[in-house]
Amino acid sequence: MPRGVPDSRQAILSAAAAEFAARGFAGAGVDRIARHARVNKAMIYYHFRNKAHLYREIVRDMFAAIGARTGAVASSRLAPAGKLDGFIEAIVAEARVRPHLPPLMMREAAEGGQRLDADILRIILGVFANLERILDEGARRRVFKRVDPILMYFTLVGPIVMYLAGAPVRRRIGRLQTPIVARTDASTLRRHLTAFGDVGALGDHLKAAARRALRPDSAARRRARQTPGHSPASRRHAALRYGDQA
Amino acid sequence: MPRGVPDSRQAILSAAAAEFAARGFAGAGVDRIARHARVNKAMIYYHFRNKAHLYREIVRDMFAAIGARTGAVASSRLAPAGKLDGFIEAIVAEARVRPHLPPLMMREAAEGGQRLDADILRIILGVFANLERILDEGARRRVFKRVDPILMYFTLVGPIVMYLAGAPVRRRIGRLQTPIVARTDASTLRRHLTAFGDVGALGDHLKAAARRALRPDSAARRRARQTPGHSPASRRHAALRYGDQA
DNA sequence: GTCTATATTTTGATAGAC
DNA sequence: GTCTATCAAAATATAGAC
Repeated sequence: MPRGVPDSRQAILSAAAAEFAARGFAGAGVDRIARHARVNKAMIYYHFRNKAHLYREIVRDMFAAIGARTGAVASSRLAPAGKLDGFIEAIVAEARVRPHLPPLMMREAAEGGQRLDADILRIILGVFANLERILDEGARRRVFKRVDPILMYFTLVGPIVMYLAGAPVRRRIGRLQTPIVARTDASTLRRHLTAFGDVGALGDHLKAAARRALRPDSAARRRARQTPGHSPASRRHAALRYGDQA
Repeated sequence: MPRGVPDSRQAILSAAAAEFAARGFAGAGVDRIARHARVNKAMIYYHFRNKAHLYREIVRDMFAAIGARTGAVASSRLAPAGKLDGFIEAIVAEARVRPHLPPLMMREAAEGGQRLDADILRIILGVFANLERILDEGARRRVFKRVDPILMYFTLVGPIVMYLAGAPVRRRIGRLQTPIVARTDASTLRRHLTAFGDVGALGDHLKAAARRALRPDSAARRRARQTPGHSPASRRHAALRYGDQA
């Protein structure tokens, strides 16, 4: 197939991602997907067994891309703090490249993973594991506090996807003809309400928050200075210690 | 109508909330709602004009409840840090009382607010404003750093709803028959993966993270000690200052 | 690989009796 | 307020020609 000219299969995938993101699995129409992809409806059933298979392929691609990016970060040679920034950037970057990622991800979470197969679940597990590697390395080196990696995952990813997916709602609210609630600085709220999907500010905000959340408490920092745990050789000593939270 | 025996209208609302949360607006079936509410389908059209009106009523109730709780916190006499904790507790508590809140909220955000009327949008705006009041008071008293209130809203609410709504997916992943990715402490990840919806830990984690995120930088703290801004009388002096971030 | 035509089911909604 | 019966539209999926 010629370069640059997307084949029908790819066209279907793009159109379907938009449709699933906008209307959810049940709400998505195969007819509409075909129309937007400028492809005959029968082609969808030719390339994919049915609507559920098409959906799975899209969700798999999405998480595979996130897994690849975050995996590269986790395996990089950056310091833990840099890897953490990288993890956040990976999610943000992926959401920029695929505008349908945030709504799709939220919808899929709400769906409870009903339509995901073991393959996709393993890919998602890999994303968790990538963050866990980063957090664990930081904790072993005593530069991060120990935290629940799953909780941390949602603390990072939740704001990103909700903030980006929520842009249309915020836009509607910003257009409201309402004297904003008294007592509050109306212009301030309105200003932030209309800063739609400023991914840069979002990323910076989250990176700063994550660094602070993971900073060891002063007592632990003192301990770390006494027992030098920064050298790779001594890492395994700390590997089994867990539950050091404030 | 007799106490304790829910009338048909309430039964419909309950069943519909579950149905919309589980399948989304398009996926929800009026027939299924009627069946689960043990009510004749025609009753739905008697009490509510149509599916969209029923949906709106549910979403309105949900945000109204959040608005009421967070409003009470914002108007309380707690110190800013206590109000911030209270805001987080309000969202968590509301999600506990209404198990369908997290998926419903995520689905609605993904929907882009298409089906919301000005009334509901104003209610949501009120929730934003409640947080803004708390943050602004803290900033005026120099106990909080200035941050974008909308960004902060999603930083708090995003993790809560995504973590809670994501419980079923995590459960599926936890049941996977897979030698978890090598190099990682498998048992650690699995343990956290199977701690489903531990709202207590979630709340504590977020409260700690929020406090750290909002802690003024040391330079600002020094300034605050020099110019006593804690007394109510001097609050208005700081009211207009904005943009004090690190 | 692409298209037309069509089978089959499901679904939102209403009319009208009680 | 409650229920039965039913309509009309939409949606998934397939058969089969080219």
